Amino acid sequence: MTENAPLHVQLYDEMIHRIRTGVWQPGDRVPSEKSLVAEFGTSRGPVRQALSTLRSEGMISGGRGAPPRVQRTAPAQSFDTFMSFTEWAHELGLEPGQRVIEAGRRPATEDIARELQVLPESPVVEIIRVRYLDEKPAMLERSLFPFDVGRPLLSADLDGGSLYATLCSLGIVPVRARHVIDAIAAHPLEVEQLRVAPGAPLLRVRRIAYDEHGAIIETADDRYLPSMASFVVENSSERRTPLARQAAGATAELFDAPSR
Amino acid sequence: MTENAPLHVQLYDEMIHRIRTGVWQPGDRVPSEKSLVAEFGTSRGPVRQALSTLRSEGMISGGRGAPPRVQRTAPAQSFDTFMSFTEWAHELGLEPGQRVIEAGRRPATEDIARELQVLPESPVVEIIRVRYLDEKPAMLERSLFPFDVGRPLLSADLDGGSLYATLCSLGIVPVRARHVIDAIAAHPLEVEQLRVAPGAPLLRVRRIAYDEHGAIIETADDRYLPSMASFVVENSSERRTPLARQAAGATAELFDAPSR
DNA sequence: CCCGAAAAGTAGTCATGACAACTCTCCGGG
DNA sequence: CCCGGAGAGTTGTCATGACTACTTTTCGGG
Repeated sequence: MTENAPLHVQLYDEMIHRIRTGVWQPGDRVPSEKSLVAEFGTSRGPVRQALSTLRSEGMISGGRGAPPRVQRTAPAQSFDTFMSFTEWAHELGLEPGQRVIEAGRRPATEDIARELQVLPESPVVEIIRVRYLDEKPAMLERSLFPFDVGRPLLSADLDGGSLYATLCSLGIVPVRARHVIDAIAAHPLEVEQLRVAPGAPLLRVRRIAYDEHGAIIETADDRYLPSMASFVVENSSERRTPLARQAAGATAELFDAPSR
Repeated sequence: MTENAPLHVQLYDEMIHRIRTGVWQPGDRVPSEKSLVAEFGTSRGPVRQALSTLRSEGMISGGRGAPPRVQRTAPAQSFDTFMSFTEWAHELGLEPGQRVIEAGRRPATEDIARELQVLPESPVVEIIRVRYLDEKPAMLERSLFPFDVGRPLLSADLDGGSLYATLCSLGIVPVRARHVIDAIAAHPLEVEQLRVAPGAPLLRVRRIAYDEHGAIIETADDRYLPSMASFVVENSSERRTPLARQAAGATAELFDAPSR
């Protein structure tokens, strides 16, 4: 599997395997770098790099001279799992479902054009879906794609699988995303589709996804039933998580001029 | 300032300064490692370490052989800024305000005991405050501390400054925290204090803060007016952000047995 | 003029060696 | 029995050197 992967990745895999299987218990001290070096037969570099990766995920902690300890922490989800509702559901052992409310192309309004970084009036693809977990409605998703990106989606099997997977198989791969999280009252569409009372609180996640070149692939507005999903972030003074609390009004700014 | 800080930190500071002042423009290619090494007169190690830190914050991107580019990204907030409402407000240039609703000690219920990892019936300190930004209510904060941690807070100047700053000055320093974000309807207390309609959507952030030893310092339940604040997270496939979407019901699990 | 192959340049990876800063353990004095 | 200090152990930091994988540029042939 990781046969010809870089050494430090192999070491990382081995270490995280030991943590998950309990060979290294939470609270335990991790073996010293010296002993790890001896065990794996590498130099100190890759070992430190692997440990550094673990630390950046909050799996271990420790400082100068202090023996690092395994932390009990929420496992950081892979990018794929976080981006794809379908993959997330599968990881939970639940059956993802969906119903397409709307799927079509239309000219971009000024707001949409600014968000997607396209010219006003240029065509965009809009897809609105209700997402289910084991038959129960969980989220209302409204996605917007530039026309080039979204066109193949319209002819794809919308009811079948994951839009995310479809895009990836077409060579359109998101590698970066920004999520703005807040709360909002349920509007008529959500009332109907999510079966909640008018004005009920929903967890809103607005997302912008970029490809490897920094071009915008998608903007989305996901509205979750708080009874079905929530979000977890870990934070520490050692490592700076790309996480910020922002004042209202600053939101618009975030949708401005990203790179290239 | 950073006179005797480690080299790679000095380099990081210099680089981020160049990004902020626009010397390195978003979309620009960052100077090559070789030229940076030549300019700063160090070896490649510290330069790479500084670049690696920038990358982990999403400030730059790039791969093998590819020239790294500066990304337009939400600046990652420091741990302090994210944890302290007071500091956050100051950074925004707004005047933080507060009003204490309740402050006292009481015996831990079973739920609270489990969250704080203390024995049931053992005393805990509870502080409930309304927080203001420029006189406008922004958030209702309910904090729970183990008695040892919270006792000095009761005699401190509650109306004056930041609890967070007070704790730090006492040598009780949070270094790690976990935040669970969801939405909730406004209850009577929020209706009264935040001046919203009953049932209005609020953004709820439940937080557990740990000290350097992994002991729990605080659990908190913050309820923001979505019109006043939101949260931003960045995400990429290269670096794994400690971020996860979780199903309801899994929440309780997160408040379980952390390390030591 | 266009396209493809070679060359140059860049970042990723790894090894080795060394010193500094800090923590933990252990032991002896009070 | 408690406390403090010395020493051992561990991690953080930095330098140097080398090779690999990939991208960008250049240049020559068609």
